[in-house]
This record gives sequence, structure tokens and C-alpha cells, in this order.
Amino acid sequence: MRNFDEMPGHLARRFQQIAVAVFHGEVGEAGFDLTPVQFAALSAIEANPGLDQATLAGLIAYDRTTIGGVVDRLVQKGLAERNASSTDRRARVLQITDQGRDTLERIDPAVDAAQHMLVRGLTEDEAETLMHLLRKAIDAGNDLSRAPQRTAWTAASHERIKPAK
Amino acid sequence: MRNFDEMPGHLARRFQQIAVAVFHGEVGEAGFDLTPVQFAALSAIEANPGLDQATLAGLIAYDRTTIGGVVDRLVQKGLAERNASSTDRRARVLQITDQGRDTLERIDPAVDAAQHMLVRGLTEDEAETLMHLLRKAIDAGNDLSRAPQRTAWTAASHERIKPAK
DNA sequence: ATCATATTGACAGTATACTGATTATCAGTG
DNA sequence: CACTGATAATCAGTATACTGTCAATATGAT
Repeated sequence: MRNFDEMPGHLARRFQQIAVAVFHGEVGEAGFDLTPVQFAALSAIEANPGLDQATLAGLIAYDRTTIGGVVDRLVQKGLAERNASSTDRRARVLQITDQGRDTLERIDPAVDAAQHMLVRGLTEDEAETLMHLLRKAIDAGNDLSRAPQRTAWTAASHERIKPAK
Repeated sequence: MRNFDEMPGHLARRFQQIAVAVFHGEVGEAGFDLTPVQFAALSAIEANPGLDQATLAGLIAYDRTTIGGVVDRLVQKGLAERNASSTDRRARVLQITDQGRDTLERIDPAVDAAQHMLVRGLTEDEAETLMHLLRKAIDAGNDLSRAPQRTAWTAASHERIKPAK
């Protein structure tokens, strides 16, 4: 058998697999029914009220065909709202609801716990190094995926959030 | 918006996302139609002829409900065979076909290229460090996922491949 | 031998992710 | 204003992954 332990791709899959399991464990135990993806989306919606789905996808690097279903489930749970844009009839603008804001606030400790649990085998320095190297590799590979992270404007203010690099 | 760049879970998702895209890119360009998961499974079957699906799942840390479909597709492509076990009527034993062996041999350069592409933003030392830290974090978190990596015996020889730690 | 327990593989159901295509709409050009 | 090209969202189809459940079978303790 090839030595998968030396293939970054295999390690990537295992690490992500564990990350999702840990998130479900911590967050589920705290009484919430949110997936990692739903949490990230809701968090981005809270911070950028009125953004459209394409911008949301770019902000957290989702595929644009995936985001529709994610938002569907957030809306169905009463955590977000989706409405037609008044300025672009193609776009749907997103807002967080009071319930969504409340959920985010109360879920934070569990999310924090999950992040720490995920690197529980590493010292603090090692965890820092791991994240630094992951970020570096991700930045270099950003354009290689169908869903690259993108700079964004808030649909509401048309003001650039992140400066062009 | 919460700072996802400091959440190992988010970085895990992005890194895996890019890993899959890179694999598809390199391997697809080389003319093959194998996913990362199918490649790993086929490779493990080659190295452990006659293993059953549960053992396969443990070897490469798949969920056992996922492995069935993966093997289905390998069989359908003519790369592997699945037969009833003669010693355990519950189990299905797996074998690689000549075509499967041939595919693995010819696909290797593309897989190698993908692994390098994935860490193209890092120096060789950094890539080594990244893999070391990922392995360390994964080892500590192994039991947290539904599909932990397990030691295995070959169904054929009943000989332990990896010693109990 | 028998019974409690564990294991193997399968199923239904849900949630990510992707490819590739389509529709509706917008924005810039001539 | 008409036309071209880009963009927002959706759809159909495929492949991972997981939860929870089940039937068939194996194994270990008594």
C-alpha cells in the first residue's frame, strides 16, 4: 500500500473528517443542530447584512451551487431570511434573524471548544505553526479550487471589506 | 464575521477542498477518472489482497457506510472484484484486477504531481513540518471520528500488518 | 451447546461539494 | 437602443461522509 501518511492530500481528508466530527460532537452536546458549514455561513451573514449568495460563497470559499442548500436550511430553521434584492433582480439578499443572532452568541463556547479539541494533540506553538502553514498552502492553492476565497463588498454599502491584495 | 483564518476547522475544510480539486485536475488531465477516495481504496486493495470491506475501511479511515459505494464504483469500472468470503458468510472479500493494477501504475505520476501541487506554496521543510503536525493532530483525534484508522489483518493470511501500538 | 454480544454489510435519510447546463438579468459598447 | 458578455441563482447528476437502523452471521462466556 502506498504510504498515505506522506500524502498531504490524505492527511487533509483525515483532518477535515475529524474536524467535522469534533464540531458535531461539541456543538451537538451543547444542544445545537448546526453544521460547521451552516455556522460559517450564518456568521458571515451576521457580519455582512444584506449580502447576496454569491458574495457569501466568495467570503467563506463555498461552491456557489452548494450555498443555495445551506441558506435553505438556515432559513428553514428560522436563523436567516432570504429576500429579493431591490437593486438587482437576479440576486437574493440575506439577513440574520434575531433567533440567528441569539444562536450564534450562545453557540460560540462550543465552537471554541471544538477548535481546541481538534488540535488537542499539539502544543500551543505547534498549533500556531500548523495554522500558519495551512494558511500559506491554502493561499497558494486558492485559485485551484472551484470555490476560491474572494474579496467582497457588502451589498448594502458597496464598500470594500478587504482591500485588493 | 468571526475570524475563520484562526479556526483550524475552517482551514481543514479549505485545505481538503483544494486537495480534492488539485487531485481531480492532475489526475483528470492525465486521462484518468478516479477520485482521491477511489485511488486510496484501490491502492489498499492492491496491497492487501482478499481483505474485506470493514478492514479496508479501517485501513484508510473511511466510514463503513461509505465504503460500499466506493467499492461499487471500482467494481463497475473493472478495477476491483468483490466476492463472498469462504470463511465468513457476512464478509465480501476484495481483489484488484489486472486493469486495476495497470491503472494504479500509470496513475502514480499524476498523483505525485497533485501532492506536490497541493503544497506548492511551502518550502520542502515547511511541507514536512505541516505533514508532521497534521499527523500528530490526527493521531490524537483519531478516536473522535466515526471512521478511525485501525490496525488490520489480511483476510488471506490472518497475519497482522501493523503491530498493536 | 446456548445465549449474550459483537461484527459485517446493507438501507434510508441528510448534508456537503463538485460538473455542467440553463434562465434571468445586468452592464458596458457601439 | 440593440448587442455582447458577464453574473446570480437554480437544476440535474454524481460522489463523499455521516446518523441510525437492520438482518445475517460469528464469537466468546458459561
